[in-house]
Amino acid sequence: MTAIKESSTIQENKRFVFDECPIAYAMDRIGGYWKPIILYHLLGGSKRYSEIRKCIPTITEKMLIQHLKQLENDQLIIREAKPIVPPHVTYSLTASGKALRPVLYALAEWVVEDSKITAKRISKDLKDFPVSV
Amino acid sequence: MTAIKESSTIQENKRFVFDECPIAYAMDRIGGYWKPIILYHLLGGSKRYSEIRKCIPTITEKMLIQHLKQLENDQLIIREAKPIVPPHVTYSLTASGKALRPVLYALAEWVVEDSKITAKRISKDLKDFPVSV
DNA sequence: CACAGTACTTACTCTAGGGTTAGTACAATT
DNA sequence: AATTGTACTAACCCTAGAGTAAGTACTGTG
Repeated sequence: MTAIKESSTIQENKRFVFDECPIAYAMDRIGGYWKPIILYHLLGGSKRYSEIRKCIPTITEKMLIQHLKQLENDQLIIREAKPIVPPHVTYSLTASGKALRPVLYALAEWVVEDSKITAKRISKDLKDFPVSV
Repeated sequence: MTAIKESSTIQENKRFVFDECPIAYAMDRIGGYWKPIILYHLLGGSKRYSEIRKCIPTITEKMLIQHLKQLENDQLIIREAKPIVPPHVTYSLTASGKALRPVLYALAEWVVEDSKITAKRISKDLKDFPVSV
């Protein structure tokens, strides 16, 4: 944990923005690149640490554990460790975390729909300015 | 624009992850703190630069213009400038941008619902471990 | 006995995102 | 003649987030 700049506008944001713009509040809790990805993979049910890692092969262990800790602190996931060796740790969503399902599904659907729009735009562009092959 | 590290895992992500995890693709396009906030404020219709600034008082001009540029490049918003002085520039959503409405609304709703859950949890905690006032 | 597997931790570096301050062209208003 | 407003741009610096690499404790398996 590093010191946070007092004058940061993002910090100021947190104070007054809650009723002004709910999106800003959301960004404080689930913003960043990896958090929504991790949460998405936990929608299917609780997973072991190593399972999550396999689901997101490009994340480094440092990033994964860092964000799991932050999500736990933020009451979005629950960590359960069996006191055995080798360790057996599972992560699952809290009520807040589960409530994100419609958001993440809407986002996933947007990607599918949007890739169609993009494909259409590209083929239209090609039509307007044909390129020889 | 700065050079992008070739070995970056986020960069690698972009290549293979599209069909594996739609959320990762979404993060590439609308990830970051400010982008969803800007898009949210444009859902109500096109806005002038200065209007957006008033809607998000805590963003700096540099960040605002930077993200507007990126969103324009990413085909999420359209910039229209009238060739007059003083300048008159409006920003509006493209089809892709408009398609984000359900996502952003779901997110806003999550915030409202989640603040209820959080409030309930806090009052329960207070009940379980009463604090003298 | 060496090695794999579990779930991390530590120490280091680097860079992209963010913050601050100042400046631009031009017209209308005061 | 000075100020205001518009929509930016440019120059800096600083830091949180991301990447790399190595190490830990312990056990079960070959």
